[in-house]
Amino acid sequence: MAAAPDSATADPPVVAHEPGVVCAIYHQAVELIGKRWTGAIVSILMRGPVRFNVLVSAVPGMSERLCADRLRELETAGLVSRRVLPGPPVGVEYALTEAGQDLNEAIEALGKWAHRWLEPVRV
Amino acid sequence: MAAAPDSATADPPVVAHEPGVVCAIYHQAVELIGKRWTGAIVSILMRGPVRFNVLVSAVPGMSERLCADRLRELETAGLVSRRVLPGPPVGVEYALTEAGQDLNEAIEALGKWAHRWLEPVRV
DNA sequence: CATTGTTACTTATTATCTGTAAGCTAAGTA
DNA sequence: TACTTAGCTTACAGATAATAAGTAACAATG
Repeated sequence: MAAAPDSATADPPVVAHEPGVVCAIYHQAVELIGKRWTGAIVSILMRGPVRFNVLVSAVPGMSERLCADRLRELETAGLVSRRVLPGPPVGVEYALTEAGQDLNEAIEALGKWAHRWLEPVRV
Repeated sequence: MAAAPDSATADPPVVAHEPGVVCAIYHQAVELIGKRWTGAIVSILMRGPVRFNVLVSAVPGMSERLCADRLRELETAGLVSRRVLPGPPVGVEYALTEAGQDLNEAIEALGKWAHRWLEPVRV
């Protein structure tokens, strides 16, 4: 009674390939998306392109510096694209690439889990 | 054209409740699971209960100290249970609670994403 | 022309967290 | 008593994050 969880889906598990160690590719993903603030940034961008300051104020505790750092990391990883806006007060708009948008399923799954188990939020 | 992604699933998005800020409960979850090593630990426990040292060696870069720290955090959060084994060389076995096992869907979704987009792993 | 305001960052400093290695405890064995 | 195994715990250097201030480009204001 150790191995297979009785999920109704027919898909085989993808994070349990190697016997004794954590799946390397999954681990890579969790270290990228799981890095502080990154999950929040991606979930905000999932609604559509936004500008830097909007992003900063959308994630309460996050500083401008860390937001800039994480956006650059996400850009390097190919999840986020950056576009300079021509308007008078200049501006930079960030958006998810195809790879970034494809994270939606994972984010929604985590969101649903959170609503199931973390509802009594105490902060 | 900013709001709704054209997903075929009938479920409404759960991480886009409030208009200008990140969903608080989702954020709580991503800060918990996303904390360094936590995602890896949970994915290993998803296969079944394991003992401390097995867990440590299943996640290559993780030290005993951080493993103990994360396990205690996960226990406090109600995702992991701890059981002392009676055997001759003593031992402690960690297992996922119901809440922890329910993370399977989210972990699998992230794993699938990783396999789609991160395949050319270079570390 | 100088002042102020906006947007998007940088830089500097301080606090917190992580990595590495060693030590400690408890149970069992010789 | 000494030694072994398993599971932590402590100590300290180095990496990462938090906080606050500063910079550059432009516009509108006085």
